[in-house]
Amino acid sequence: MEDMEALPVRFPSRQHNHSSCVNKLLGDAEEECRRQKLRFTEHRRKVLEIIASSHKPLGAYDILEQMNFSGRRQAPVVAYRALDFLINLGLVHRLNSLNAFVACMAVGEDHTAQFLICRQCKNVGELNSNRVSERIEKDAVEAGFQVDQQLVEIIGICCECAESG
Amino acid sequence: MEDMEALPVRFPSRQHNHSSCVNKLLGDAEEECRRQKLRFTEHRRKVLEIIASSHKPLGAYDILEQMNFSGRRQAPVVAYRALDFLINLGLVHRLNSLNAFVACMAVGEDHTAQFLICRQCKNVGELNSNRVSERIEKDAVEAGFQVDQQLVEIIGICCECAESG
DNA sequence: CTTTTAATGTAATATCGTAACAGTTTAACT
DNA sequence: AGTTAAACTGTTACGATATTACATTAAAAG
Repeated sequence: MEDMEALPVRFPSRQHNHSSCVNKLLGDAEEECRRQKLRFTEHRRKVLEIIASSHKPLGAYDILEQMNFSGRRQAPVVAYRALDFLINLGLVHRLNSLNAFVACMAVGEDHTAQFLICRQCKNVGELNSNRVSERIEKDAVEAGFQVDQQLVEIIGICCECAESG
Repeated sequence: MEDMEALPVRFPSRQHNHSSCVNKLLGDAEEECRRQKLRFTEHRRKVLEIIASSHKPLGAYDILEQMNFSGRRQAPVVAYRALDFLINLGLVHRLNSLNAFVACMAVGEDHTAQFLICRQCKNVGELNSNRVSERIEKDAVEAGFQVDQQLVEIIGICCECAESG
């Protein structure tokens, strides 16, 4: 018998309101840092804000370009350090097939995400299918492998692009 | 009801014979090129041989280093061109999380592979689970996404490493 | 208020990958 | 065979991505 519960999928719709989700994410980040007694510094806040403001994946150097507060160009390592921090906190995901980064769309939900990468509009959705992650876990274990981390990136065409020809 | 057929998994065992699988792969490559009327040139043969001789993933520049037949150092593009060719033919896979390349262990079997990457011994196995790929396909479609390509990389500990502590 | 831990600034460099274009080889077709 | 078109190679240069190392400063813990 098939599991029929709705699949949690987050794909940014065209008319969706960025600023509210940016604020939500910044709030979540602050709260999470307070809880874990971690420091949510200016760099970290800024990087998260930049990433969250784009639903398209951003490269580290794209992010860097947007970090010129004081007109000063930051060194790459500044972006990478903030990214590492945010990734460890689960606020940002890295897309290995693109060498790029996206904000998490399901903060605090304890998920193993699968990413839906539209090769036309370049938007990235987050599929949060426990059926997929459990299937992978089971089959890997059956093959004698102990799983620490799953990277699943699905490349194709999102439904909005499919509709608009 | 669960599908109970054996999972096709290929993980290089410690006492396994490299040279035979290298030869097998080179033979498969030749045959496939003949069939598709493609040219199996020296570079391509050499790159495939280098990759197949290692069950650990190799970076493009590692491969390049081993291509100094004539003492001459080749330009990076030489390796990348051969790699592109071999990947398109399905003889080599790219591991996005490592920026590295491995030989395919299931040539001609028309598979969507999932990779099992041992973070201790660095060996890479190829899990060929249709259950996984079908689960991904179904859930993506259910989420309104049309799948072209799946990238699944599973990071953890292989059974030989788990046994030896 | 001092110790020690975490974060930053800065420079340099490592690693990975591609563009562009001229020259050569191979295959295909008279 | 000779001609043409397509594929492959050689070479240079460069672009893109990511890390190391180390001195300095700021924050938290005692």
